[in-house]
Amino acid sequence: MRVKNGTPTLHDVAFAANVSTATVSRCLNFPDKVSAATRQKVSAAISELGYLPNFGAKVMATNRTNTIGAIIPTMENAIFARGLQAFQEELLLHGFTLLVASTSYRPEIEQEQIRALVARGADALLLIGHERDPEIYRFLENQGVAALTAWAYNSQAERPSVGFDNRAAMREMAVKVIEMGHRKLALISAQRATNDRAQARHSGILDAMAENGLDPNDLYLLETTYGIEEGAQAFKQVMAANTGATAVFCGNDVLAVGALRSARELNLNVPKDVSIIGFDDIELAQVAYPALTTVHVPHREMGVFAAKALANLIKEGTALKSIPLKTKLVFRDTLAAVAP
Amino acid sequence: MRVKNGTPTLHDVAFAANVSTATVSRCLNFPDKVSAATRQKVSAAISELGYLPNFGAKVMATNRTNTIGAIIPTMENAIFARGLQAFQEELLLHGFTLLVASTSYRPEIEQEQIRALVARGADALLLIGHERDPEIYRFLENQGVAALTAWAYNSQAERPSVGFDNRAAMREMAVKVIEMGHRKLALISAQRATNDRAQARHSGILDAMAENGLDPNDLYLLETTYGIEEGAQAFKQVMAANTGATAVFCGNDVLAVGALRSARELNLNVPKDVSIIGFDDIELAQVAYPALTTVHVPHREMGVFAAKALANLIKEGTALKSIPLKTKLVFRDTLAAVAP
DNA sequence: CCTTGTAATGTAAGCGTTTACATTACTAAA
DNA sequence: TTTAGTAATGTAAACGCTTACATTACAAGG
Repeated sequence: MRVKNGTPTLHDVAFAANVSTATVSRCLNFPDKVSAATRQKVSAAISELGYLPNFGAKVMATNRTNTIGAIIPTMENAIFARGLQAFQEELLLHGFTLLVASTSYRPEIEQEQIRALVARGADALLLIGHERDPEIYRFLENQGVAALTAWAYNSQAERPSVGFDNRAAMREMAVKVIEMGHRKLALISAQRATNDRAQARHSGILDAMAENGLDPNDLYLLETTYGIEEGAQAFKQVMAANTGATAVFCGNDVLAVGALRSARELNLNVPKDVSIIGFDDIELAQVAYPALTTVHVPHREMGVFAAKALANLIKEGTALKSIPLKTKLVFRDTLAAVAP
Repeated sequence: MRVKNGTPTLHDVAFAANVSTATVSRCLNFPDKVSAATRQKVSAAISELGYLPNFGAKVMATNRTNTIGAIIPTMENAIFARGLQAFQEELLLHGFTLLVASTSYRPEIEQEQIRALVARGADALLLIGHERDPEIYRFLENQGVAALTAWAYNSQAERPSVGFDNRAAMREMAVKVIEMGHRKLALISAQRATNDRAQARHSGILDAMAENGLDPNDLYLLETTYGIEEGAQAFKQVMAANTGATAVFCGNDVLAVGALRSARELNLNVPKDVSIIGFDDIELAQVAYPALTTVHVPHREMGVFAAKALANLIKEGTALKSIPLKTKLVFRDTLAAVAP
């Protein structure tokens, strides 16, 4: 049996203020549609009773939760954490609350989470990367839930996104590296099959190599999962493979920091013996020793822009449009010209 | 005017399956209260129509959102990010979704956020640290929303918490440091006024000093806000103060890493010239150079235990109870005995 | 004084579930 | 065959808000 607890309702407030429920509702939602005198009475009644609007009823009546969902691979990766933090802060400014789910980089889980957040009444969704089952996009469309992609920007992509061009950024870095005389390269990459950012970064290196007449076979490629330890392992494998690589790219800073550790363990001098290059420019990068050369990506901007775009979409109906953001090469101490 | 969009409702499903709405509802919520045959029919109708239960209506009818709110200082601090990630994962296992808000370590904002999440229908709340305005606890009580405190455990505290004893942990570390011959100490602390963890860690050092007959004045105390840069600045001030401190405690690893950087800039050898001690044992600690001696705290456990406790409370009504977790000293390369 | 227009307020119909209670169908014991 | 008991299903009220539409109050123009 549903128990009638003492929580005051709109009715109670209306009764106490001696007005109708409609007036109380208007006081709350459109204060200037109500005379100052009644507004006064109603406010008094509200604080008197300690009234708080019932969430479910409001949602039911308006068909809005004022809640936006974000589905990211993991919060443990500083790059998402920071972006998410910015996203949440900006959302708050617009009166929205953030619903969070994570996928551990697993596409099946992402699907579930998308459905779960939609079922939880998310008004819109923030997703990472473009690549996913078209069926899920159809689902979102049917449910009338907008989705914005972040952490990736691709002029070809048909869906709106806020992010940067992973491919171009990595290409730019690779061009520099090749200019410094490196001819044999290696890449410790995240899983490309399920991660379009990893894919794009790989392509970027290939682009730079092609431009400079290098054989794609001169890039030794190794895939691994996310983690310092994983990066450390991978680096050892790269060295063991004896490909003569003088520069090791890493798909992200976390892997790079692991590589750095392995280099130390193998008594390799970075950057004299090998150069190591990261991607993301998270805090780790400047703290690592030697400080990591990497690609800076605008974590917070992405979050802020994404929040703004989604808030405007929901409140004003402004259509989402893609926003390309800039990356920047950050040269610190792990990249050097190859010895002549 | 409310527009009737084509979204199918329970009624539509009921009609299609030729049963009553009650039966459909039961199919969804108590499948074994329904015969296999009708369950079959109903499932067919559901997938046929692409029916998805309406969130608001469900909330209104059950007075449950299956949503739990977490209010943390920031997601940019790895220690919260990691714990939050674990919290979310565990919540998912119990069928709950995570609502996130952050406070930037500001108590006024925390109050707002607590109210906001309650207004958003959070079934329960996860909070960081014990210290807050009693009025807000009264508010939570009135609203019937349970709150669990994490990242702090205090046997004296009247409210349930999942965490560790900051004071005892820091005391244990300080005892070791003093045993190694350090007599003049310094502490770069977070703001104690608004942060009971910082307070406790400070007290822990004082405890150890008292036990060993040191004068509390031999601890040079400096407060600062969160950040690598802030830690770096603070360390310079500590050194400039010329107190003869041979060991510098830091309220957390992020500050410690900043201190480490400053030490390098000042051409001080760590740990020969000064020892530096962190707290938290986030990734940064092992990556820093020299690797940081610090106090390991069970980030993920806290998240998991907290989620379990809250889920059981909501689903079974199991009362919250405090769970003390263990910390561990991690000796790496930034602490050494004082030169004789 | 009547008309018309506008601002403020009120009335009541939804919104789509869940669930207490009523009803029906069926089984097994008498 | 009747009856009692149980399992399956149906009926309809309730949840607490928003909002279209109706009504009232009042001011200004004719």
